[in-house]
Amino acid sequence: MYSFTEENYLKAIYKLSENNRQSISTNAIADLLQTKAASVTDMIRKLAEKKLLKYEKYKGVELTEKGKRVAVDTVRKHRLWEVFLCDKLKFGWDEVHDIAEQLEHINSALLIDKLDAFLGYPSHDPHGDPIPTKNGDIKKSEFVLLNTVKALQPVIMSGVADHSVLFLQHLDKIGLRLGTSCLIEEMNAYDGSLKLKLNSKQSISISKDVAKNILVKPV
Amino acid sequence: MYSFTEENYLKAIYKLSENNRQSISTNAIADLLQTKAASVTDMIRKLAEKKLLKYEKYKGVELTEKGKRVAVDTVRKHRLWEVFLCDKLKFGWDEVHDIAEQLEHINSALLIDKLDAFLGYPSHDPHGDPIPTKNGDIKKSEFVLLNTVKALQPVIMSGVADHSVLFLQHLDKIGLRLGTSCLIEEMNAYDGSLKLKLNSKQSISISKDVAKNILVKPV
DNA sequence: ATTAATTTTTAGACATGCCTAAAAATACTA
DNA sequence: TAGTATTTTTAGGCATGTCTAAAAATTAAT
Ligand SMILES: [Mn+2]
Ligand SMILES: [Mn+2]
Ligand SMILES: [Mn+2]
Ligand SMILES: [Mn+2]
Repeated sequence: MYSFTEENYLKAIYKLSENNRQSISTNAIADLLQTKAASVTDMIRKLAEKKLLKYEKYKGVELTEKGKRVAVDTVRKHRLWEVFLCDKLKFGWDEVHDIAEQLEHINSALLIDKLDAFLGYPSHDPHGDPIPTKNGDIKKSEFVLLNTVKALQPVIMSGVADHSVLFLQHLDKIGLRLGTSCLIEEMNAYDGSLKLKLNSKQSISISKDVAKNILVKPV
Repeated sequence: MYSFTEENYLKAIYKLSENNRQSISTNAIADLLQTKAASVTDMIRKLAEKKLLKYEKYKGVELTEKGKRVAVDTVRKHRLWEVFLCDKLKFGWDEVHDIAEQLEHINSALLIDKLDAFLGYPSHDPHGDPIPTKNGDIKKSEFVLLNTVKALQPVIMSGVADHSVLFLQHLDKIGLRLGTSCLIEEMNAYDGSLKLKLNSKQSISISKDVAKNILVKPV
């Protein structure tokens, strides 16, 4: 139906729209897709012609409902495949993104339905990101950043804000994973580092840079 | 590494080489890939440049070891994905080929290793075709066509020579599937149709056209 | 309000992969 | 063996998606 390239552009614009609620600039898209502004302008015009986004010269773009649906469907496929790779094939959460970038473009609605069922209709991917439903509904994350939580408030680690391989491997190293229960014992006023008490009674110290990229759910 | 198109050409040439042991003609490739001879000539020259096949003008092509390896790896991926779709996602054997045509181009050696392990290192795909090993070894089918088997010789249905959706659905309809034990009770000398006695004691009649597309293993 | 800096678009080109039509080579046939 | 039919290659072109360099529009700064 749509080419890999078209899906990737729509997904990128969707991702950028989640933060900025204004229209998205050519350069922002070029940055995210690691391509040139001229290429983005070319593609934008094609997508506008197909009514996948609204485009006014020099004014940036905005997805139409149609374009948003294609983007959300692609996100759904990406995240379901990530669950498959982690849960079934035993990949680490730091290894799955690049493979899912390929798998998300496989075109078969029936395949995704059956994969969804096989995985037990998961609500979140291995990084804690919500999986859109078959109908294209996606609830926005109900999680909060660990560095904004009050001391002694018990929380469950539920997602990450930084999806980089380095960050995920760092969390593996210090023993933090989704589902870990913990609370902040102490916050260092000088550098913002936190002393975390894990469910296992063990305490660890994490830097502010780590804390502000961890999403938790208060319990 | 190699484009979808390149992999598809190499796979097609490999498939044609299995029957004809001579070099493969431009037209044969065009027929199989549903494209034009001129397009085949174009692609052939590129593949020859990359040392994936040996090409002499007007003399047809032959895969090099390198090209054969790419083809066999693609076949391996295709068949493993077909096993996944049937065994895990509960697709019918008539539904999996087109999806596997897409999945076979996903590029990750680790993914295929892990998929292979997840599936229990299957030796054959849902149509009875052998799955090449990680090293690129593939044993040629040890099965024989049902219409060449002597009467009363017990056999197990083990593969199909016709992979079309229509044929596979016909087998579903008459209750024949891989693993079915049977023997030929009677062969009709006039039209070559067979009376098959199934393990369930039930007897069915199948036409010669069906019989000559069923692969069996004598027991 | 001009000028300067930045962003965005256009112009022109290139790579991949496909096509049709025509030319060249090979294979078949009388 | 000449002549015809078939196969294969070449020539030229088109669509997609990319790029660099230059022009145009917008934004920021004096
Ligand atoms: Mn991802
Ligand atoms: Mn993810
Ligand atoms: Mn197949
Ligand atoms: Mn098969």
